[in-house]
Amino acid sequence: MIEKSTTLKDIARIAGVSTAAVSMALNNRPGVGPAKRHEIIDIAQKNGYRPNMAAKALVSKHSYALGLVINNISDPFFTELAAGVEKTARSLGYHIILCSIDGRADDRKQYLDLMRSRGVDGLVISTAAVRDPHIGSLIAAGVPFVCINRVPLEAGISEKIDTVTLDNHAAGYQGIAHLWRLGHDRIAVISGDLNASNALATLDGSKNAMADYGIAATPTLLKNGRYSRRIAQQKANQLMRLKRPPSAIFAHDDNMALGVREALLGLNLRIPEDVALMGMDDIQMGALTGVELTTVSPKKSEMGAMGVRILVNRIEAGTPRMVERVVLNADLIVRKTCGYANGGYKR
Amino acid sequence: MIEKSTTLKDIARIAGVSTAAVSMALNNRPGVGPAKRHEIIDIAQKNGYRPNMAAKALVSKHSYALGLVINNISDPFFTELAAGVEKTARSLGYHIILCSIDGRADDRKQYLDLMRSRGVDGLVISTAAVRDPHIGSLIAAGVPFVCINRVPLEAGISEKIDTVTLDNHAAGYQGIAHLWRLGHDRIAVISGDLNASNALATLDGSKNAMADYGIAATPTLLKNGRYSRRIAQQKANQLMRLKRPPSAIFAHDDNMALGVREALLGLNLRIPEDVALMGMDDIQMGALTGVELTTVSPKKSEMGAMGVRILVNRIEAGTPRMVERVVLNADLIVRKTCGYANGGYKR
DNA sequence: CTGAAAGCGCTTACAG
DNA sequence: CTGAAAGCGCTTACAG
Repeated sequence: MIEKSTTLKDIARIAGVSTAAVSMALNNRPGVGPAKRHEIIDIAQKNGYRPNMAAKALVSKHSYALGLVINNISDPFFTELAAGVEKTARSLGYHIILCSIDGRADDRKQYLDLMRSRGVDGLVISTAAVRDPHIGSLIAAGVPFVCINRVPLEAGISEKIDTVTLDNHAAGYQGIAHLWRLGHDRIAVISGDLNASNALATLDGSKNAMADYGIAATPTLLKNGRYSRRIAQQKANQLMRLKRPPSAIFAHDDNMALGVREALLGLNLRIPEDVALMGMDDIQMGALTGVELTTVSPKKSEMGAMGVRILVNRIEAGTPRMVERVVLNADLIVRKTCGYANGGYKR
Repeated sequence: MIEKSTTLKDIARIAGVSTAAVSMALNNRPGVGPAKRHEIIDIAQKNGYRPNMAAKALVSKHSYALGLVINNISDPFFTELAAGVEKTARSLGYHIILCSIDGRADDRKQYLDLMRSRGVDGLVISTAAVRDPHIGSLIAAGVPFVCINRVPLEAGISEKIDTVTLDNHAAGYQGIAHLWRLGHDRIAVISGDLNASNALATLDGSKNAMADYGIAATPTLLKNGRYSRRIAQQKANQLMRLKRPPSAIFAHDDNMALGVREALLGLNLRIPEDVALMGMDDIQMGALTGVELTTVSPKKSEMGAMGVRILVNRIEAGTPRMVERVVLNADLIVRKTCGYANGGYKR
C-alpha cells in the first residue's frame, strides 16, 4: 500500500512455483508439500514479503478490522472499555478502528455507514440508545455487531442482538443499600441519560431498593443528571437548597458524582459528615487521596474484552448461532465519601 | 465486505453506462456529462451503493486510514492527544486505527509491521524513543509518518522526519521559574523516562532555570520517575527523608505529581504549606477540588490535530516537501499546590 | 500434490 | 464525452 513491496507473484517467481502454492503455503492451508512449503515461507521471509491486506480483504470479504463506536475518547469510562476491546481484538488478530461520535446523532449514522463501507468485519457499539433506528438498519444489513454497556430496548430488536452489559439494576440497588445501612433515610438520586439502557436499569434498581427499604422516592429527590458533570453539579446545588435537603446523594456515575462533589465542597459542606456521596463506575479520578469516592465498580475492561470475543465468534462462526447476552456484575468499592469508616453499618 | 452489496457494475448496468462512467461520476472526476453524472449519482443513492473500500484501496494504493501509535489508551495524556488526532483525521476523511503498545518494545515493532501490511496511508507515532531503530526502518521503507510529543534524537534520522512537539525546554524552565519566584531555593525535580525526548528536554529546561536562578541542582534532588506514578511516589518518599528535604517538588508530568501528592499526604505533609508541588500536562484529574495541581499545560489536542494535518499533507502531496517541525508552547496553570494564592510571588 | 485461470470491485489509461 | 480492457494483489475452485 505504502511502498512498492514484494508481492505474492514475486515470491512465486523466485520459488519457481505458482502463486496458488505460495498462497497456500503462507496461509497454512493444505495443498503444498512440507518441503516446498518451508522453502516458500523462507523465501517470503527473506524478501520481507507482507501480504497486501486490501487485496486479501477484497477476495476474502474479511478485513480483520473491527469498528469501535464510543462516545468520546476523553471519557475515562470509555477509555478503560476501549483498552479491553483493543487488547482482546489484537490477541484475536483484529484491528480496531476508532469512532467517536461525541453524542451527535447524525455523526452516529455517518459512522455506521462509513464503517460498513470501510469493510470492517463487525462493530462493537457502546453507544446504543434505548430506541435506536441505526441498530435496526444494522440488523437489516446483516452487519455483525455487539452492543456493550448500552443496549436498545425495543421489542423485536433487543432479542436479536448480542449484548454485554453490567448488572446495572443490582448496581443501582447496591448503592442505595449501602447508604441505607449507613443510616440514611433521605437519599437523593441523580440518574444518567434516560435514553441509555444502563441509566434506566440503574434507576430501576435504586427505586426498587428504596421501595424495599421504605425510603421515600419523592420526585424532588430524583434528578436527571444525563451523565453530565456540569448538570449533576447544578442538580446537587438545587438539592441542597431544598428545605429538607438529602443526607446522601447517589450519582449514577462517577463523573456526575465528581460534579456533585464540586457542588458540595462549593457549599462548604463536608463529605461524608454533612452529606454522603456515592458514585458508580470506579474511574481513576475517584481513587485519589482527598477524593476517595465510594462507588460501584463494574468490570469495564472485561466488558470490552467479552464484547470482542462474542463478536469475533459470531463473525467467524458463519452459521447462525444463539444470541449471546452476558451480564457482568459490579462490586461495591467502599472508600470514604459515604462514611463507612466512621462507625460502619448502623443497620 | 459485510454484505453482498450493490457494486459499481450493478449501478452501471442499471444506468446503462460503463463502470468507468460510474466511477468518474461518483468520484467527481471529469469524463461524464452533467446530466448523466446526476443520473448516475441518483441511481447509486437510490440503491444504497457504497464503494468497496478494499477494492478502492487495492487499486488506488490509498486506504484513507491512519495508524495511531500510543502507549496506553488508559493514559489520560494520550487520550486527549488521541481525541485531537481522531477528530482531525475524520474531518480530512481518514480513519484511525488504534495501536497501543503498552511499552513493550517488541509489540512496537510488530505493530509497525502490521500497520504497514494493513495498508494504512501513514502513521502518527507518539511513542518514539530517543534512539529508535523502528523509526529508521520506517524511513527506509518510505512509510509516511509524523512523530508527535516524542521524537528520535539520532543524527541522520531526526532531521528527516516531520515532528510536532511541545516546547518542553520552556515548560521545564517555567516550572522552576514559578517555584523560584514563590521563594523556593531547594527544589527537587522528578524527571520522566529519559528514553523519551520530551523528558530530556524538560529536564534540560529545568536545569537551565536552576542554573540561571542559582538553585543548586544536587544529584540527590534530581530523581528519575520514568513517568510512573508509583516510582514518583517512591522517589518523593526518599526525598522527604533527606536530612534537608526540598521545599518544592517539580514532577515532570501530572501523573507523577499525583504520585508525589500521595506520598506527601501519606507523610502528613501539607501541600503547599509544607511542600510545594508542581506538575506538567494538565490532565483532568489535577483540576479536581482538593487536588488543584499547579501545572504546565501543553496543547495536547492541538498537537494531535497538527500531527494529522502534517501527515495528511505529506501523504497527499506526493512530491518531496520540506520537513516540518512544529513546536507548540505550553501555559502555566496556577492552581493551589505551589502556594501562589498565599501571597503571590516573593521575587 | 501442483499449476493455470477466473474473479473479488474498483480505477486508470487508451481507443473511439 | 464515452466504452472496452487491463490490472491492482490476492484466493479459490478446477483440472491435471
